[in-house]
Amino acid sequence: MNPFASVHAALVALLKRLERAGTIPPLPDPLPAFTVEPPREAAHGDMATNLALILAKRLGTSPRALADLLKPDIARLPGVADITIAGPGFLNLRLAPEVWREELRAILRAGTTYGDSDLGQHQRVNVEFVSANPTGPMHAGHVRGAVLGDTLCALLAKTGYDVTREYYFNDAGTQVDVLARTTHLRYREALGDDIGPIPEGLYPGDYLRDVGVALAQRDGLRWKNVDESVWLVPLRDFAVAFMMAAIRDDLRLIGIRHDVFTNERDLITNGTLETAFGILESRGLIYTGTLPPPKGKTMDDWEPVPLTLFRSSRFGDTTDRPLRKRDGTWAYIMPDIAYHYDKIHRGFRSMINVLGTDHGGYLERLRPPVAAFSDGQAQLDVIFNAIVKVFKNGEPVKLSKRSGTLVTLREMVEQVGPDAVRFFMLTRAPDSELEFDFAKVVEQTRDNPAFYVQYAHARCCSVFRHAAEAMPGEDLSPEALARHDPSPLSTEDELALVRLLAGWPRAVAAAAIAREPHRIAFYLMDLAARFHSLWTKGNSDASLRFFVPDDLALTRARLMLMKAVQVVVASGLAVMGCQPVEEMRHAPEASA
RNA sequence: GGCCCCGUAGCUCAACUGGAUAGAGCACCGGCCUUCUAAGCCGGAUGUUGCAGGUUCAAGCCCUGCCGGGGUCACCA
Repeated sequence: MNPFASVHAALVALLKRLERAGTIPPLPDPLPAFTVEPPREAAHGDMATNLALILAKRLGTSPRALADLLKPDIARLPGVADITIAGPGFLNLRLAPEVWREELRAILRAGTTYGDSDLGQHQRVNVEFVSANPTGPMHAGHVRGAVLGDTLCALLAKTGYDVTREYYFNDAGTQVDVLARTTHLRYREALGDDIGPIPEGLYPGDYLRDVGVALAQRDGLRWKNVDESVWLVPLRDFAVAFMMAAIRDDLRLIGIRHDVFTNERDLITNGTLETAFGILESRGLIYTGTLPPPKGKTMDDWEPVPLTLFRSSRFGDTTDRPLRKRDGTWAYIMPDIAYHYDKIHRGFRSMINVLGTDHGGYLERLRPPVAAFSDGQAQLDVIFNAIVKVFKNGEPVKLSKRSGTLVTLREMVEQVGPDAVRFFMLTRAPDSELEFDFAKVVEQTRDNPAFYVQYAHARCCSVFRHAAEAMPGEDLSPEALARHDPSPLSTEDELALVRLLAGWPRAVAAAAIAREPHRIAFYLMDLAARFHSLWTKGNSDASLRFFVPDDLALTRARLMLMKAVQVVVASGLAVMGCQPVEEMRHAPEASA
């Protein structure tokens, strides 16, 4: 248990003890959540708790009075070196340096599993992300959601959840028919026909040429001069399979693999859709009725028409929702509803979807059926991510699906590498717009957080390369280092760095609970900054360098710190899906 | 017009889900290599958190109403 968690636990135990002894009135049950966290101001101590502020009113006293009452007992807790009451009733603690130094051993022994927890208690979570339809390659617009979803999964897995990475795609609507028709055109092109410009209503992008070529190679002239009614279905299936394979390949470029792929057509053919509808019907949630026109919006083409409706307003929706169109065929949300029924049926009680902000109404439409299918037991959450604006040479790149111009994931990875792509996608909160500037992402300066963090890791590795040379026979493995004595670490800078490292488990847990993977990136940037600062201090004062030739004990202690930084950075990068680099290479431009 | 998201330093963004004096980077100015990678570091100042109320020990964060920006808006996928 890291110091923050153990102090929290000790405080809870102390409160219970005082309650039993009658020193304080009976505690509320459950105990309200209080924090034990590093204060914003370092001068306030190592950690601060708002315990007294949270509990005072419930115990019929004032925060200051409660703090005064608790202070002597807290001061006697093991490891507590100093305690002060500040502001309205904060309790600021300072721990003995040994407590922090000891945490270095825990880090070295845990390696990149440091920060793991059982927060999730093996609860199964289904995370659906990317879910692009198979009508084109992965492009810049998909990448953010992909990285966000994948990193969230890593975060949840690290905190003890049983995570399923899932991809859902529509392969039954008119979109895939358009795909089939475009494929036929590209197929004829591959066979030598002059197809001219792509007609309106078909997909204009060049990327579908490959599908046509592949089809021509496999089937030759078979579909060339036959009627659409003959080729539509086989070409559709061929194109969907081809595109999905391409999408998987693209995602693999940035290390993403989904555990489960679910598609709309299967849900229809295997009866899931009918089953889901039948359940809603059997619960009296389906009726035929006429909806009022949308509020506030004047629609010229609106006319009252009786439709098959789902009573979603019973579950908090603003209106009931049509599940069939006027011609009796399924409305477009019905497959999505069936899909969520399927997830619940597979046993998931926690589902997270990662979607673009343009899917704003999605959650309100799907929560009602989820509640209906699970009797309110299943939880559906959506993480909305804002758009990515791509810049090349300082100019915004216009992305247009209509004209078929797009920046592909493959192009991004080829130009800047998978790690930089992933890291950059996590440098903003999900609902904040993000600029992806090719020039900036490859820059090797402080300006580039991906570089900056990698550089810190590389510098740690550099120290160990030198240590191996200068200390022949010295065992530099983490296990061996963990057996050394960390007490020579005594400067405030060193201890501050240790405290920051000890905050890693907190950072992981907080990011997982908030479902905000970007916090990991910010933690690493903070850690890197502190590390670089310490490093450079060795420039002006040789006694502060990590490798001190005439002081073996100090060197060993500092190597412990070095290794711990390396481990935590590597651990963070692992969550983000980035490889830690051991040595930095100059960019071609930089050496020119 | 209804619903959702956003509005924080000149710019780009954070702020550990209600905590203390709201923080970083960029840009600007000035310093630091006989040295484990100067690809870096140190110092210098910047705020009515869009506006107005409310809730409480405490509000950038929660509530209400405005202003401004974006998204979305039966039976389309």
